Amino acid sequence: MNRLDISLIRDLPPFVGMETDALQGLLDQASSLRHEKGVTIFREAEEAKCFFLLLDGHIRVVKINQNGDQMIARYISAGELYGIAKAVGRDTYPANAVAAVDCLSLAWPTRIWDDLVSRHPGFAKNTYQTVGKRLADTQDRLMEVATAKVEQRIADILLKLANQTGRKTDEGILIDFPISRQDISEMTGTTLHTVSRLMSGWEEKGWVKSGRQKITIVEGHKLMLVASARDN
Amino acid sequence: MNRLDISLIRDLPPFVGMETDALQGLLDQASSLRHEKGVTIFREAEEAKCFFLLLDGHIRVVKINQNGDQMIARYISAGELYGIAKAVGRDTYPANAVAAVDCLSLAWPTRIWDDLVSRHPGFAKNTYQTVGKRLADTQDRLMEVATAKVEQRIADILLKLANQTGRKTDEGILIDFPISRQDISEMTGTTLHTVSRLMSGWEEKGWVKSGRQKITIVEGHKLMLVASARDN
DNA sequence: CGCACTTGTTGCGTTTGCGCAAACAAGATT
DNA sequence: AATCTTGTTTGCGCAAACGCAACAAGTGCG
Repeated sequence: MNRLDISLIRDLPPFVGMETDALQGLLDQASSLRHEKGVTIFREAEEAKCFFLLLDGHIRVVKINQNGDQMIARYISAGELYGIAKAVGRDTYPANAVAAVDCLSLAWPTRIWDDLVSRHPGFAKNTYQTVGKRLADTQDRLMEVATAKVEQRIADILLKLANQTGRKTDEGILIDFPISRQDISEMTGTTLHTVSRLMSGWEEKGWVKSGRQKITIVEGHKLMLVASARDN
Repeated sequence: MNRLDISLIRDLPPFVGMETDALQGLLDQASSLRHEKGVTIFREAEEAKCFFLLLDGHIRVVKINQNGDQMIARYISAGELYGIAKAVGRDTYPANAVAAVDCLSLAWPTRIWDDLVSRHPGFAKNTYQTVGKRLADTQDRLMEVATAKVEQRIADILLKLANQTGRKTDEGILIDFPISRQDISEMTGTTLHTVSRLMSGWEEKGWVKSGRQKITIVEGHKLMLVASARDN
Protein backbone atom coordinates (compact mmCIF):
# COMPACT_ATOMS: atom_id res chain seq x y z
CA MET A 1 0.00 0.00 0.00
CA ASN A 2 1.19 3.48 -0.82
CA ARG A 3 2.08 5.66 2.07
CA LEU A 4 -0.36 8.50 2.45
CA ASP A 5 1.11 11.94 2.50
CA ILE A 6 0.73 13.97 5.64
CA SER A 7 -0.19 17.04 3.65
CA LEU A 8 -3.57 15.37 3.32
CA ILE A 9 -4.44 16.04 6.91
CA ARG A 10 -1.71 18.22 8.38
CA ASP A 11 -3.60 21.47 8.10
CA LEU A 12 -7.04 20.23 9.08
CA PRO A 13 -8.36 21.57 12.40
CA PRO A 14 -8.39 18.26 14.26
CA PHE A 15 -4.73 17.66 13.55
CA VAL A 16 -3.09 21.03 14.02
CA GLY A 17 -0.36 20.95 16.57
CA MET A 18 0.34 17.27 16.01
CA GLU A 19 3.94 16.31 15.37
CA THR A 20 4.99 15.09 11.96
CA ASP A 21 5.89 11.68 13.36
CA ALA A 22 2.55 11.32 15.04
CA LEU A 23 0.74 12.35 11.89
CA GLN A 24 2.63 9.85 9.80
CA GLY A 25 2.02 7.15 12.38
CA LEU A 26 -1.64 7.98 12.30
CA LEU A 27 -1.77 7.88 8.52
CA ASP A 28 -0.06 4.52 8.49
CA GLN A 29 -3.01 3.16 10.42
CA ALA A 30 -5.57 4.68 8.09
CA SER A 31 -7.15 3.14 5.09
CA SER A 32 -8.54 5.28 2.34
CA LEU A 33 -12.00 4.53 1.03
CA ARG A 34 -14.10 5.58 -1.91
CA HIS A 35 -17.86 5.72 -1.56
CA GLU A 36 -20.06 6.05 -4.56
CA LYS A 37 -22.89 8.53 -4.54
CA GLY A 38 -25.89 7.09 -2.75
CA VAL A 39 -24.01 4.43 -0.81
CA THR A 40 -24.71 4.01 2.90
CA ILE A 41 -21.40 4.17 4.73
CA PHE A 42 -22.72 3.09 8.08
CA ARG A 43 -26.06 2.60 9.72
CA GLU A 44 -27.58 3.69 12.98
CA ALA A 45 -27.04 1.33 15.91
CA GLU A 46 -24.38 -0.60 14.01
CA GLU A 47 -21.20 -1.30 15.93
CA ALA A 48 -18.81 1.60 15.35
CA LYS A 49 -15.83 -0.28 14.00
CA CYS A 50 -14.27 2.79 12.39
CA PHE A 51 -14.25 6.53 12.52
CA PHE A 52 -13.73 8.59 9.41
CA LEU A 53 -12.30 11.75 7.97
CA LEU A 54 -13.95 13.07 4.85
CA LEU A 55 -11.29 14.12 2.36
CA ASP A 56 -13.59 14.96 -0.49
CA GLY A 57 -17.31 14.99 -1.14
CA HIS A 58 -20.40 15.51 0.99
CA ILE A 59 -22.12 13.17 3.39
CA ARG A 60 -25.68 13.21 4.57
CA VAL A 61 -26.31 12.15 8.15
CA VAL A 62 -29.79 10.71 8.29
CA LYS A 63 -32.10 9.61 11.08
CA ILE A 64 -35.04 7.32 10.45
CA ASN A 65 -37.83 6.63 12.92
CA GLN A 66 -40.12 3.62 13.25
CA ASN A 67 -42.70 5.21 10.99
CA GLY A 68 -40.14 5.42 8.23
CA ASP A 69 -39.96 9.21 8.38
CA GLN A 70 -36.52 10.44 7.49
CA MET A 71 -34.74 13.50 8.73
CA ILE A 72 -31.40 14.85 7.62
CA ALA A 73 -29.50 15.59 10.79
CA ARG A 74 -26.62 17.37 9.07
CA TYR A 75 -24.24 17.40 6.16
CA ILE A 76 -20.56 16.60 6.58
CA SER A 77 -18.14 18.54 4.39
CA ALA A 78 -14.58 17.79 3.37
CA GLY A 79 -12.13 18.08 6.24
CA GLU A 80 -14.60 16.99 8.89
CA LEU A 81 -14.51 13.91 11.07
CA TYR A 82 -17.56 11.68 11.11
CA GLY A 83 -18.66 8.43 12.65
CA ILE A 84 -16.88 9.47 15.85
CA ALA A 85 -19.11 7.46 18.14
CA LYS A 86 -16.45 7.39 20.84
CA ALA A 87 -16.47 11.15 21.09
CA VAL A 88 -20.00 10.93 22.43
CA GLY A 89 -19.26 7.91 24.58
CA ARG A 90 -20.94 5.36 22.35
CA ASP A 91 -19.95 2.07 20.80
CA THR A 92 -22.52 2.28 18.03
CA TYR A 93 -23.19 4.87 15.36
CA PRO A 94 -25.95 7.26 16.30
CA ALA A 95 -27.26 7.74 12.75
CA ASN A 96 -26.93 6.66 9.14
CA ALA A 97 -24.30 8.17 6.87
CA VAL A 98 -24.96 8.34 3.14
CA ALA A 99 -22.65 9.64 0.45
CA ALA A 100 -24.41 12.61 -1.18
CA VAL A 101 -21.86 12.51 -4.00
CA ASP A 102 -18.86 10.32 -4.75
CA CYS A 103 -16.73 10.60 -1.63
CA LEU A 104 -13.20 9.97 -0.49
CA SER A 105 -12.53 9.24 3.15
CA LEU A 106 -9.88 8.00 5.50
CA ALA A 107 -10.92 5.40 8.05
CA TRP A 108 -9.34 4.37 11.31
CA PRO A 109 -10.32 1.52 13.59
CA THR A 110 -12.28 2.84 16.55
CA ARG A 111 -10.02 0.96 18.92
CA ILE A 112 -7.24 3.50 18.42
CA TRP A 113 -9.54 6.35 19.51
CA ASP A 114 -8.86 6.35 23.24
CA ASP A 115 -5.14 6.27 22.69
CA LEU A 116 -5.30 9.03 20.10
CA VAL A 117 -7.34 11.27 22.37
CA SER A 118 -5.14 10.78 25.41
CA ARG A 119 -1.94 11.32 23.49
CA HIS A 120 -3.08 14.44 21.67
CA PRO A 121 -4.95 16.92 23.81
CA GLY A 122 -5.33 19.24 20.82
CA PHE A 123 -7.12 16.56 18.86
CA ALA A 124 -9.28 15.81 21.87
CA LYS A 125 -10.19 19.42 22.42
CA ASN A 126 -11.04 19.89 18.78
CA THR A 127 -13.32 16.88 18.64
CA TYR A 128 -15.16 17.88 21.78
CA GLN A 129 -15.61 21.29 20.28
CA THR A 130 -17.02 19.64 17.19
CA VAL A 131 -19.47 17.66 19.26
CA GLY A 132 -20.34 20.81 21.14
CA LYS A 133 -21.04 22.65 17.91
CA ARG A 134 -23.22 19.83 16.69
CA LEU A 135 -25.16 19.93 19.93
CA ALA A 136 -25.57 23.69 19.73
CA ASP A 137 -26.57 23.42 16.12
CA THR A 138 -29.16 20.74 16.81
CA GLN A 139 -30.47 22.79 19.69
CA ASP A 140 -30.85 25.80 17.39
CA ARG A 141 -32.69 23.79 14.80
CA LEU A 142 -35.00 22.42 17.45
CA MET A 143 -35.74 25.93 18.59
CA GLU A 144 -36.35 26.97 15.04
CA VAL A 145 -38.69 24.13 14.18
CA ALA A 146 -40.59 24.79 17.37
CA THR A 147 -41.01 28.53 16.96
CA ALA A 148 -40.39 29.71 13.40
CA LYS A 149 -42.64 29.14 10.45
CA VAL A 150 -41.83 26.98 7.49
CA GLU A 151 -40.88 29.88 5.27
CA GLN A 152 -38.29 31.10 7.73
CA ARG A 153 -36.85 27.67 8.33
CA ILE A 154 -36.36 26.99 4.66
CA ALA A 155 -34.74 30.36 4.04
CA ASP A 156 -32.46 29.74 6.98
CA ILE A 157 -31.40 26.30 5.86
CA LEU A 158 -30.64 27.53 2.36
CA LEU A 159 -28.43 30.25 3.82
CA LYS A 160 -26.68 27.81 6.11
CA LEU A 161 -26.03 25.41 3.26
CA ALA A 162 -24.76 28.22 1.07
CA ASN A 163 -22.50 29.25 3.90
CA GLN A 164 -21.21 25.79 4.61
CA THR A 165 -20.70 24.52 1.11
CA GLY A 166 -21.50 27.39 -1.24
CA ARG A 167 -19.45 28.04 -4.35
CA LYS A 168 -19.53 31.42 -5.96
CA THR A 169 -20.74 31.46 -9.55
CA ASP A 170 -21.65 34.34 -11.78
CA GLU A 171 -25.31 33.90 -10.89
CA GLY A 172 -24.85 33.76 -7.14
CA ILE A 173 -23.90 31.18 -4.56
CA LEU A 174 -24.39 27.62 -5.69
CA ILE A 175 -24.95 24.88 -3.15
CA ASP A 176 -22.22 22.54 -4.17
CA PHE A 177 -23.88 19.15 -4.20
CA PRO A 178 -27.09 17.68 -5.54
CA ILE A 179 -29.95 18.56 -3.27
CA SER A 180 -33.64 17.98 -3.88
CA ARG A 181 -36.80 19.62 -2.56
CA GLN A 182 -37.28 16.42 -0.63
CA ASP A 183 -33.90 16.90 1.06
CA ILE A 184 -34.76 20.43 2.06
CA SER A 185 -38.05 19.26 3.48
CA GLU A 186 -36.28 16.57 5.48
CA MET A 187 -34.01 19.17 6.99
CA THR A 188 -36.78 21.55 7.92
CA GLY A 189 -39.51 19.19 8.99
CA THR A 190 -41.99 19.93 6.26
CA THR A 191 -43.13 18.43 2.97
CA LEU A 192 -41.52 18.66 -0.42
CA HIS A 193 -44.71 20.29 -1.70
CA THR A 194 -44.43 23.22 0.61
CA VAL A 195 -40.74 23.59 -0.18
CA SER A 196 -41.48 23.53 -3.88
CA ARG A 197 -44.23 26.13 -3.59
CA LEU A 198 -42.15 28.51 -1.52
CA MET A 199 -39.07 28.18 -3.66
CA SER A 200 -41.08 28.69 -6.81
CA GLY A 201 -42.24 31.92 -5.27
CA TRP A 202 -38.69 33.02 -4.54
CA GLU A 203 -37.60 32.03 -7.99
CA GLU A 204 -40.27 34.28 -9.50
CA LYS A 205 -38.95 37.12 -7.41
CA GLY A 206 -35.45 36.29 -8.59
CA TRP A 207 -34.09 35.56 -5.12
CA VAL A 208 -32.98 32.04 -5.98
CA LYS A 209 -32.38 30.09 -9.11
CA SER A 210 -32.87 26.38 -9.10
CA GLY A 211 -32.93 23.41 -11.36
CA ARG A 212 -33.07 19.73 -10.77
CA GLN A 213 -31.16 19.02 -7.53
CA LYS A 214 -29.44 22.33 -7.88
CA ILE A 215 -29.97 25.55 -5.99
CA THR A 216 -28.31 28.92 -6.41
CA ILE A 217 -28.90 31.71 -3.96
CA VAL A 218 -29.05 34.93 -5.94
CA GLU A 219 -30.16 37.43 -3.34
CA GLY A 220 -29.04 36.15 0.01
CA HIS A 221 -30.00 39.30 1.86
CA LYS A 222 -33.62 38.89 0.83
CA LEU A 223 -33.60 35.39 2.23
CA MET A 224 -32.02 36.68 5.41
CA LEU A 225 -34.94 39.03 5.81
CA VAL A 226 -37.34 36.15 5.41
CA ALA A 227 -35.34 33.96 7.78
CA SER A 228 -35.21 36.50 10.58
CA ALA A 229 -38.64 38.04 10.12
CA ARG A 230 -40.33 38.57 13.40
CA ASP A 231 -43.53 36.58 13.64
CA ASN A 232 -46.80 38.40 13.81
CA MET B 1 -16.02 26.42 56.18
CA ASN B 2 -17.18 22.94 56.98
CA ARG B 3 -15.57 20.18 55.08
CA LEU B 4 -18.00 18.54 52.74
CA ASP B 5 -18.41 14.82 53.13
CA ILE B 6 -17.41 12.65 50.22
CA SER B 7 -20.52 10.57 50.62
CA LEU B 8 -22.24 13.50 48.89
CA ILE B 9 -20.70 12.65 45.56
CA ARG B 10 -18.88 9.35 45.93
CA ASP B 11 -21.57 7.24 44.36
CA LEU B 12 -22.64 9.57 41.57
CA PRO B 13 -21.84 8.36 38.05
CA PRO B 14 -19.30 11.07 37.17
CA PHE B 15 -17.19 10.24 40.19
CA VAL B 16 -17.20 6.49 40.38
CA GLY B 17 -13.73 5.04 40.32
CA MET B 18 -12.17 8.15 41.80
CA GLU B 19 -9.93 7.67 44.79
CA THR B 20 -11.00 8.91 48.18
CA ASP B 21 -8.15 11.39 48.29
CA ALA B 22 -9.02 12.81 44.90
CA LEU B 23 -12.65 13.10 45.88
CA GLN B 24 -11.79 14.93 49.06
CA GLY B 25 -9.43 17.21 47.16
CA LEU B 26 -12.16 17.95 44.70
CA LEU B 27 -14.66 18.69 47.45
CA ASP B 28 -12.22 21.04 49.10
CA GLN B 29 -12.30 23.15 45.99
CA ALA B 30 -16.09 23.16 45.76
CA SER B 31 -18.44 25.68 47.20
CA SER B 32 -22.00 24.76 47.95
CA LEU B 33 -24.77 27.02 46.79
CA ARG B 34 -28.46 27.39 47.40
CA HIS B 35 -30.68 28.70 44.67
CA GLU B 36 -34.18 29.80 45.37
CA LYS B 37 -36.98 28.69 43.13
CA GLY B 38 -37.15 30.88 40.06
CA VAL B 39 -33.60 32.22 40.28
CA THR B 40 -31.47 32.29 37.16
CA ILE B 41 -28.23 30.52 37.96
CA PHE B 42 -26.44 31.49 34.79
CA ARG B 43 -27.31 33.02 31.44
CA GLU B 44 -26.57 32.11 27.88
CA ALA B 45 -23.36 33.58 26.45
CA GLU B 46 -22.12 34.53 29.90
CA GLU B 47 -18.55 33.58 30.68
CA ALA B 48 -18.57 30.10 32.21
CA LYS B 49 -16.79 30.81 35.48
CA CYS B 50 -18.08 27.68 37.18
CA PHE B 51 -19.48 24.28 36.50
CA PHE B 52 -22.03 22.70 38.82
CA LEU B 53 -23.30 19.52 40.31
CA LEU B 54 -26.93 19.51 41.32
CA LEU B 55 -27.28 17.89 44.72
CA ASP B 56 -30.96 18.51 45.21
CA GLY B 57 -33.78 20.05 43.22
CA HIS B 58 -34.58 20.49 39.56
CA ILE B 59 -33.17 22.90 37.04
CA ARG B 60 -34.70 24.12 33.82
CA VAL B 61 -32.32 24.74 30.94
CA VAL B 62 -33.89 27.41 28.78
CA LYS B 63 -33.09 28.89 25.41
CA ILE B 64 -34.46 32.23 24.30
CA ASN B 65 -34.33 33.59 20.76
CA GLN B 66 -34.38 37.17 19.49
CA ASN B 67 -38.15 37.13 19.21
CA GLY B 68 -38.39 36.33 22.89
CA ASP B 69 -39.71 32.84 22.29
CA GLN B 70 -38.60 30.48 25.00
CA MET B 71 -37.90 26.81 24.77
CA ILE B 72 -37.02 24.45 27.57
CA ALA B 73 -34.02 22.50 26.36
CA ARG B 74 -34.02 20.00 29.21
CA TYR B 75 -34.41 19.48 32.92
CA ILE B 76 -31.46 18.68 35.14
CA SER B 77 -32.12 16.31 38.04
CA ALA B 78 -30.20 15.73 41.24
CA GLY B 79 -26.87 14.03 40.68
CA GLU B 80 -26.27 15.57 37.28
CA LEU B 81 -23.55 17.96 36.23
CA TYR B 82 -24.61 21.18 34.56
CA GLY B 83 -23.00 24.29 33.20
CA ILE B 84 -20.18 22.14 31.86
CA ALA B 85 -19.30 24.49 29.01
CA LYS B 86 -15.80 23.05 28.79
CA ALA B 87 -17.15 19.62 27.97
CA VAL B 88 -18.46 21.02 24.72
CA GLY B 89 -15.35 23.08 24.09
CA ARG B 90 -16.84 26.44 25.04
CA ASP B 91 -15.92 29.24 27.38
CA THR B 92 -19.45 30.53 27.70
CA TYR B 93 -22.67 28.91 28.81
CA PRO B 94 -24.80 27.72 25.92
CA ALA B 95 -28.15 28.37 27.60
CA ASN B 96 -29.86 29.77 30.68
CA ALA B 97 -30.28 27.74 33.84
CA VAL B 98 -33.21 28.44 36.12
CA ALA B 99 -34.01 26.77 39.42
CA ALA B 100 -37.39 25.07 39.00
CA VAL B 101 -37.58 24.60 42.76
CA ASP B 102 -35.26 25.47 45.61
CA CYS B 103 -31.97 23.87 44.69
CA LEU B 104 -28.72 22.84 46.25
CA SER B 105 -25.59 22.65 44.12
CA LEU B 106 -21.86 22.32 44.33
CA ALA B 107 -19.83 24.68 42.16
CA TRP B 108 -16.26 24.44 40.97
CA PRO B 109 -14.25 27.04 39.09
CA THR B 110 -14.10 26.16 35.42
CA ARG B 111 -10.34 26.56 35.46
CA ILE B 112 -9.94 23.22 37.23
CA TRP B 113 -11.83 21.42 34.46
CA ASP B 114 -8.96 20.54 32.15
CA ASP B 115 -6.90 19.20 34.99
CA LEU B 116 -9.81 17.20 36.35
CA VAL B 117 -10.52 15.65 32.99
CA SER B 118 -6.93 14.70 32.25
CA ARG B 119 -6.36 13.24 35.69
CA HIS B 120 -9.52 11.19 35.80
CA PRO B 121 -10.34 9.36 32.60
CA GLY B 122 -13.45 7.89 34.19
CA PHE B 123 -14.80 11.33 34.88
CA ALA B 124 -13.92 12.41 31.35
CA LYS B 125 -15.59 9.44 29.79
CA ASN B 126 -18.70 9.93 31.82
CA THR B 127 -19.05 13.58 30.94
CA TYR B 128 -18.58 12.93 27.24
CA GLN B 129 -21.20 10.28 27.52
CA THR B 130 -23.46 12.81 29.15
CA VAL B 131 -22.89 15.26 26.33
CA GLY B 132 -23.48 12.46 23.85
CA LYS B 133 -26.76 11.61 25.49
CA ARG B 134 -27.84 15.20 25.42
CA LEU B 135 -27.01 15.39 21.74
CA ALA B 136 -28.89 12.19 21.01
CA ASP B 137 -31.80 13.40 23.06
CA THR B 138 -31.93 16.75 21.30
CA GLN B 139 -31.71 14.97 17.98
CA ASP B 140 -34.66 12.80 18.96
CA ARG B 141 -36.73 15.75 19.99
CA LEU B 142 -35.93 17.50 16.73
CA MET B 143 -37.07 14.46 14.84
CA GLU B 144 -40.20 14.33 16.91
CA VAL B 145 -41.12 17.97 16.47
CA ALA B 146 -40.51 17.62 12.74
CA THR B 147 -42.55 14.49 12.18
CA ALA B 148 -44.97 13.75 15.01
CA LYS B 149 -48.10 15.65 15.83
CA VAL B 150 -48.64 17.75 18.88
CA GLU B 151 -50.67 15.11 20.68
CA GLN B 152 -47.91 12.57 20.34
CA ARG B 153 -45.19 14.97 21.40
CA ILE B 154 -47.02 15.97 24.54
CA ALA B 155 -47.75 12.39 25.51
CA ASP B 156 -44.11 11.54 24.94
CA ILE B 157 -42.79 14.40 27.02
CA LEU B 158 -45.10 13.54 29.89
CA LEU B 159 -43.84 9.98 29.83
CA LYS B 160 -40.23 11.09 29.70
CA LEU B 161 -40.71 13.45 32.61
CA ALA B 162 -42.48 10.77 34.59
CA ASN B 163 -39.61 8.47 33.82
CA GLN B 164 -36.92 10.92 34.70
CA THR B 165 -38.38 12.42 37.84
CA GLY B 166 -41.58 10.55 38.57
CA ARG B 167 -42.61 9.65 42.08
CA LYS B 168 -45.08 6.92 42.68
CA THR B 169 -48.20 7.94 44.53
CA ASP B 170 -51.42 6.08 45.14
CA GLU B 171 -52.99 7.81 42.15
CA GLY B 172 -50.18 7.12 39.69
CA ILE B 173 -46.84 8.66 38.84
CA LEU B 174 -46.45 12.24 39.93
CA ILE B 175 -44.03 14.53 38.13
CA ASP B 176 -41.99 15.69 41.06
CA PHE B 177 -41.69 19.42 40.53
CA PRO B 178 -44.03 22.27 39.66
CA ILE B 179 -44.71 22.26 35.96
CA SER B 180 -47.22 24.36 34.09
CA ARG B 181 -49.03 23.95 30.76
CA GLN B 182 -46.80 26.71 29.56
CA ASP B 183 -43.71 24.65 30.44
CA ILE B 184 -45.05 21.64 28.58
CA SER B 185 -45.75 23.80 25.56
CA GLU B 186 -42.22 25.18 25.68
CA MET B 187 -40.83 21.68 25.63
CA THR B 188 -42.96 20.50 22.77
CA GLY B 189 -43.06 23.55 20.56
CA THR B 190 -46.72 24.36 20.86
CA THR B 191 -48.98 26.69 22.83
CA LEU B 192 -50.27 26.39 26.34
CA HIS B 193 -53.80 26.44 24.90
CA THR B 194 -53.27 23.32 22.88
CA VAL B 195 -51.62 21.59 25.83
CA SER B 196 -54.48 22.53 28.07
CA ARG B 197 -57.08 21.28 25.62
CA LEU B 198 -55.37 17.95 25.07
CA MET B 199 -54.68 17.35 28.72
CA SER B 200 -58.24 18.20 29.65
CA GLY B 201 -59.28 15.52 27.22
CA TRP B 202 -56.98 12.98 28.81
CA GLU B 203 -58.14 13.98 32.25
CA GLU B 204 -61.76 13.29 31.24
CA LYS B 205 -60.69 9.85 30.13
CA GLY B 206 -58.91 9.35 33.43
CA TRP B 207 -55.46 8.91 31.90
CA VAL B 208 -53.90 11.77 33.81
CA LYS B 209 -54.77 13.82 36.85
CA SER B 210 -53.59 17.36 37.11
CA GLY B 211 -53.90 20.46 39.18
CA ARG B 212 -52.10 23.73 39.22
CA GLN B 213 -48.48 23.03 38.22
CA LYS B 214 -48.97 19.41 39.09
CA ILE B 215 -49.37 16.41 36.83
CA THR B 216 -49.95 12.78 37.70
CA ILE B 217 -49.85 10.10 35.05
CA VAL B 218 -52.54 7.59 35.90
CA GLU B 219 -52.57 5.35 32.84
CA GLY B 220 -49.15 5.52 31.29
CA HIS B 221 -49.83 2.76 28.81
CA LYS B 222 -52.63 4.78 27.26
CA LEU B 223 -50.26 7.69 26.81
CA MET B 224 -47.71 5.35 25.29
CA LEU B 225 -50.26 4.37 22.71
CA VAL B 226 -50.88 8.00 21.87
CA ALA B 227 -47.15 8.77 21.78
CA SER B 228 -46.28 5.98 19.42
CA ALA B 229 -49.38 6.04 17.23
CA ARG B 230 -48.50 5.71 13.62
CA ASP B 231 -49.51 8.75 11.64
CA ASN B 232 -52.16 8.44 8.99
C1' DC C 1 -34.30 7.49 -29.83
C1' DG C 2 -37.74 6.43 -26.98
C1' DC C 3 -39.17 4.60 -22.57
C1' DA C 4 -39.04 4.43 -17.63
C1' DC C 5 -37.92 6.78 -13.66
C1' DT C 6 -36.98 10.45 -10.79
C1' DT C 7 -37.75 15.07 -9.52
C1' DG C 8 -40.33 19.19 -9.49
C1' DT C 9 -44.83 22.01 -10.03
C1' DT C 10 -49.35 23.20 -9.06
C1' DG C 11 -54.41 23.16 -7.87
C1' DC C 12 -57.76 22.10 -4.44
C1' DG C 13 -59.98 20.62 -0.34
C1' DT C 14 -59.06 19.56 4.47
C1' DT C 15 -57.18 19.61 8.90
C1' DT C 16 -54.51 20.95 12.63
C1' DG C 17 -53.38 23.89 15.77
C1' DC C 18 -52.75 28.85 16.43
C1' DG C 19 -54.37 33.42 18.04
C1' DC C 20 -57.38 36.08 20.49
C1' DA C 21 -60.48 36.85 24.12
C1' DA C 22 -62.99 36.06 28.09
C1' DA C 23 -63.93 33.71 32.18
C1' DC C 24 -62.51 31.12 35.89
C1' DA C 25 -59.69 28.94 39.70
C1' DA C 26 -56.17 28.69 43.04
C1' DG C 27 -52.71 30.46 45.74
C1' DA C 28 -50.26 34.49 47.54
C1' DT C 29 -50.27 39.04 49.69
C1' DT C 30 -51.76 42.51 52.58
C1' DA D 1 -61.46 38.75 53.97
C1' DA D 2 -60.40 41.30 49.96
C1' DT D 3 -57.42 41.78 46.27
C1' DC D 4 -53.83 40.48 43.15
C1' DT D 5 -51.19 37.46 40.58
C1' DT D 6 -50.54 33.53 38.14
C1' DG D 7 -52.09 29.53 35.96
C1' DT D 8 -55.93 27.03 33.51
C1' DT D 9 -59.97 26.28 30.66
C1' DT D 10 -62.72 26.97 26.71
C1' DG D 11 -65.10 28.95 22.58
C1' DC D 12 -64.61 30.64 18.02
C1' DG D 13 -62.65 31.96 13.70
C1' DC D 14 -58.79 31.66 10.77
C1' DA D 15 -54.53 30.68 8.41
C1' DA D 16 -50.70 27.72 7.51
C1' DA D 17 -49.38 23.86 5.77
C1' DC D 18 -50.59 19.08 4.70
C1' DG D 19 -52.28 15.43 1.68
C1' DC D 20 -53.77 13.96 -2.53
C1' DA D 21 -53.60 13.91 -7.29
C1' DA D 22 -52.43 14.97 -11.71
C1' DC D 23 -49.14 16.66 -14.63
C1' DA D 24 -44.67 18.48 -16.43
C1' DA D 25 -39.88 18.38 -17.06
C1' DG D 26 -35.37 16.44 -16.84
C1' DT D 27 -32.19 12.24 -16.75
C1' DG D 28 -30.55 7.79 -17.43
C1' DC D 29 -30.69 3.51 -19.78
C1' DG D 30 -31.30 0.06 -23.10
